[in-house]
Amino acid sequence: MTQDVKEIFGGPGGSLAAKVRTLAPSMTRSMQRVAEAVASDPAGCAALTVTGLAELTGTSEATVVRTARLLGYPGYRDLRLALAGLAAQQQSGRAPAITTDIAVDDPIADVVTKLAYEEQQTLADTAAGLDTVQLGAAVNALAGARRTDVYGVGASGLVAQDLTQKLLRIGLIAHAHSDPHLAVTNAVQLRSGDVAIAITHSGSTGDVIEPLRVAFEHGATTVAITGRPDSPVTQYADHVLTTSTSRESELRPAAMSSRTSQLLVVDCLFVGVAQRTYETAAPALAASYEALAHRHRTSPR
Amino acid sequence: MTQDVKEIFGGPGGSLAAKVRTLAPSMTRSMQRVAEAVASDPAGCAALTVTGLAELTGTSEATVVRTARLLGYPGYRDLRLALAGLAAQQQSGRAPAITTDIAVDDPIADVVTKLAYEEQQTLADTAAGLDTVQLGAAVNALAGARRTDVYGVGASGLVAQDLTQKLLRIGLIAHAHSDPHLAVTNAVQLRSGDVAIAITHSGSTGDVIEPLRVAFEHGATTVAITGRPDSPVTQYADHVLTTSTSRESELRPAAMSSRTSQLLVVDCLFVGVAQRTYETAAPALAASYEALAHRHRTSPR
DNA sequence: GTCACAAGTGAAAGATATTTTCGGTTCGGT
DNA sequence: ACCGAACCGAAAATATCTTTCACTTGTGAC
Repeated sequence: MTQDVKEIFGGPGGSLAAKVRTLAPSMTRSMQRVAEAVASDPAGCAALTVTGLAELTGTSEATVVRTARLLGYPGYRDLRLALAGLAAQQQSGRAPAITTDIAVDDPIADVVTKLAYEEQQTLADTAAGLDTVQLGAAVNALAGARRTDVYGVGASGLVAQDLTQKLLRIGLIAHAHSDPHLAVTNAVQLRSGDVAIAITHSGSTGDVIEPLRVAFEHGATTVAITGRPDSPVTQYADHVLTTSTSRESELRPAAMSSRTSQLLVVDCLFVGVAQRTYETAAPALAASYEALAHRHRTSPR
Repeated sequence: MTQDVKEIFGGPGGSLAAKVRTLAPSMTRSMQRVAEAVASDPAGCAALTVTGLAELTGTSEATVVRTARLLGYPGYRDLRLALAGLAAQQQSGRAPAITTDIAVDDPIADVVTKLAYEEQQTLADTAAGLDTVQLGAAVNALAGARRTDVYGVGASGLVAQDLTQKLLRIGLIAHAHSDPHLAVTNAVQLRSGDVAIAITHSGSTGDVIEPLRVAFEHGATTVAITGRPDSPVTQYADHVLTTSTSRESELRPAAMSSRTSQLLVVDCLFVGVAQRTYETAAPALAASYEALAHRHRTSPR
């Protein structure tokens, strides 16, 4: 049957070319041709059947099989498998090393790779820089809040809405405000035991700072999610959650990475709160899922 | 005959596990068993024949072949070769994966780590599974569109808004609709040269499918961003962009990773369009940045 | 509930690929 | 030139993969 996998991949002599050179002298002419084809283009040969390789090298199937045997495999099938592995290794050997910014003339495939890479980087940075003590405090405040107001405008406004949607799903009372006037109007209603959260990358967006200040002065617990821990918004924040500020390029505005970062923080808040209020959160989540089921057409499978 | 090697190794879809996760929902039970065996132990499966794998998974040869086809290979033989390659790659460099789900009693620091890791995973999967041809086509349509409508409800609605905001920033005309009635009303206005984009993870959200259908029938170029490439929404989509479907746990609803995935796709669309319309996009971006400057308070002291 | 129909599944037939067999060919030595 | 042994490839034999088809299971309609 088939040789043990360990033998094929783990073996000591990773280099097939070396084996070919060692054994070449003891090979017949036809076999050498096959061996050389295999050594010079593993990937290409891996795509061929015995017959194909035999034709390519101008030999016969039998010779191909004999060569495979000589190289230490039970048959051509296994040699082919090993070849596929070798080809893959060679492929992956070329380190990706994505350093360059996205350029105007980058092909679309590169854009995808680079964007994904940069967002991954942003996530790692954010996770590394997040103060878990502050996060824990914010979670506690949220879990016990009578109501929660979230402020954010522009791109941060969407993050505010995302947080709100999530909190609503686990049975908490939350509102997102992107209208600064309404936000202030509502902030006046807040008092001790309530929570206000401001989301702003720059930390100096007046429209968001103002309602947070009002909430702060009315005794609410205030949280700031910002990329600038030294910015004005932190003056009125009991807890500051720092998002990462990654370099931006012309084609990749800061808003993109700040959003990724903010969303991770928001997700952490959500999961933290869900943990603390598990008794009510779990059934609430299940219920909201159920409620949405009938909005979906039945799918083909 | 045998699939081109380039396809197997070099192709865009590097990660098999990602493909399995993306396609798992559209698989039948038996096929899922096969897919999982393959994803969890590529090396082991590479050593098995169709019959062997069928026995291992308690299914039949036919099912194994069907699964291989679904994963994008012409047959089992080619899947097996790819598997061998994958196994070899794993042999060489392996990163320690964080496997456990988030538990109710996880400390907050673990939550941060795990969430960041899972979102990174989601990004990698999405990038690996994105069809750059479809993406390029969608970008071209957007870049030349008279106007663009984007449909999304719930969590996807926020993504729709995000895309809209971005497109507006580079001078395109775009609208996001979360109200299904208004969406349909507006879709009627679309015609050839316009673009309609539907964002839905399940691909079966009627409120989003309906406006896309109308847009489609009125001759607009339609794009679907969905996690289910076989879902109803794709019927009316000229271009389908697939987001990744990662496993979800009780504390981490699917909405979380689908949002991450959708946002990456949206970012790719945006950057792609910005590239194509660079002449107008660059100054527009700069202008919108300028316009916002005065909304920011000067930093303290 | 139960009926009809579609989707899913595996046993087995059919098609391909691999391995083995075996007879012809080449080549060095005499 | 002749002999023998190693070499080689065509074709048979076997193993593996793919397709077909009938049976089962699940699902929606009535």
